[in-house]
Amino acid sequence: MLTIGQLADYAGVTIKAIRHYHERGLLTEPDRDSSGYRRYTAEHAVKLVKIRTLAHAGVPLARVKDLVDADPDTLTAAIAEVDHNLQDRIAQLRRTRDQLAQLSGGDRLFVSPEVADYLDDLRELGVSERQVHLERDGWILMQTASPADACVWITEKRELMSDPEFRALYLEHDAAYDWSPSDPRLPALADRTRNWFAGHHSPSETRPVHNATIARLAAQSQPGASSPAWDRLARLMEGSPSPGSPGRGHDDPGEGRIAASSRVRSWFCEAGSSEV
Amino acid sequence: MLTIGQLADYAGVTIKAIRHYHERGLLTEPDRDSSGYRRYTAEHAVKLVKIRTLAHAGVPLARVKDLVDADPDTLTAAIAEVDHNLQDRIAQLRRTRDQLAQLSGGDRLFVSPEVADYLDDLRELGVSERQVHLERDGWILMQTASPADACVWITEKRELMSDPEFRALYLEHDAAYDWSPSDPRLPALADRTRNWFAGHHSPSETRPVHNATIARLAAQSQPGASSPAWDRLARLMEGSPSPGSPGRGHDDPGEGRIAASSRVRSWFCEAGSSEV
DNA sequence: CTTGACCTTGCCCCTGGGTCAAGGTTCGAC
DNA sequence: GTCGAACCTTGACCCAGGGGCAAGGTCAAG
Repeated sequence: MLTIGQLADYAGVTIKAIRHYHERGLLTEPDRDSSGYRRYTAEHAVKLVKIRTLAHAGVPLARVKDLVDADPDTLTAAIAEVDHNLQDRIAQLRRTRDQLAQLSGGDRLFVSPEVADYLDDLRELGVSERQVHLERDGWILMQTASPADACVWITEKRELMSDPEFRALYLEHDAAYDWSPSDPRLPALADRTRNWFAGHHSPSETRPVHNATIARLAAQSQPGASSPAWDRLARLMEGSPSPGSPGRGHDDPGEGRIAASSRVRSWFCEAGSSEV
Repeated sequence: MLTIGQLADYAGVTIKAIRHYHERGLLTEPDRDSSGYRRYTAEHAVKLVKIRTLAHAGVPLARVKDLVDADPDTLTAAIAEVDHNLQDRIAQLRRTRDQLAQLSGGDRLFVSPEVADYLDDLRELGVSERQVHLERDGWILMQTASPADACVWITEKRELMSDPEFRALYLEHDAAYDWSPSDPRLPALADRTRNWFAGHHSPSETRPVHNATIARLAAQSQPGASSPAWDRLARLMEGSPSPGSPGRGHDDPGEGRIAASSRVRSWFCEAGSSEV
């Protein structure tokens, strides 16, 4: 006859766990000896090992209680199911391991693969870390708020980036962040930007629903995501166009200048807009 | 700006988990909007994914709290360690899977491999399931109470079982369980058994400490592990030897007949003794 | 006879959330 | 303009134990 400590060592569980199983009715309380100690038999040991094995496999104790007394067929079926769960959990842990490895690496854990590739392209292009960070955060917000729209939009933006002219404009906007607000290059940049946008309709702009999404997302600003030079740039683009590049007929009357500037800005910096 | 539900979906955690992280101080509480709803930024999303990855890897939240703000070197070192733990847990789960598979099978989960082999040998020999079960339970008790002694003893018993004469005696004892107590074969069996034991000293019997262990283990009886025929057999072996095989000089004066019978019985059925 | 290891019961707190309850908010549809 | 669904809020209890403490009884060996 075994004491509780011997039984616990045999089954590889703690004394506390055994008493817990008694309370739950999983393991019948054995007879006590003259001093009140529990005295266990081999039957208890066998049952406890079964309980331990199922409990270790993650089966809730309430279910273990039913299973240890169940007929062999029920048990076999249950074991098959539990084994499946176990396999799933192993696969899950492996996935967690992979994610863990990426944790100290790049941004792939936070954005979709497409966006991650795009961010890598930006870095390769020589875009500043600050700007890449701003883009990343913008895409996180977009993906979170509307994954479907974000998916469409990242495709468009990557196509846009294949245009050398747009790339140059993007890089200059990036550089302009640190310029003085009175820098003489700002009006010229604003002009060139407006001209470029005047000549390029993005596919998504033809869909009102998309514009609505953009407008809502543009409102999801982060504080501190701008600079004096960028603010000046925004004001310049809201103002009248330069004499050398007159307004084009395509201007939608329903689209105000502020919205246009916001939209432009969103092309360069996803979450950089501070308007509404 | 994200609501708690959007953030939860993005990170693949529950709303409850996020609030839990707030309570623990892992994730700073964001500002509330006019209605008291929490409104999250991309910074929160990034941090939450980090927290989720570590928490999923089994890192205690108290430690996660330190890690998410730690410097890259500390983080890298910690990740390596966590990854090790993860591998261990995967190995552990695999072991649990193996054990689960054996749960509906044989006895290998409850006794050492040597004993399991021995039990298989018994079955192959044609020993009854009842007897095998009795043996199994006896070995469980022995292994639990004194693994070292059980290891020595199982070796001896397997050697004993290689003797054809002993095997025959063992099988007849097994069969005798169901005999009538007045069966005429019983006295003859008792005689042959006594004669066999008189001619065979087992190595362990020369060691007093071992005898003490055996005596203590023999006391660990299970109720109902006997039968009228076996009880008669025990009495017969306690009585005077048959005329044809007189007592031998080896009889230890300090060892009474009852103890001798108990010892004999223990050779045939580990936990079958009901004395002491 | 003492000492240390082991046993008894009962209690409360910790983890990492899940679940339920009871109520306030927002948003789209009619 | 109002309705319902879906969302948010806090609070409290549950699971499957682990850990610790109290306050004491028991056992075996020196």
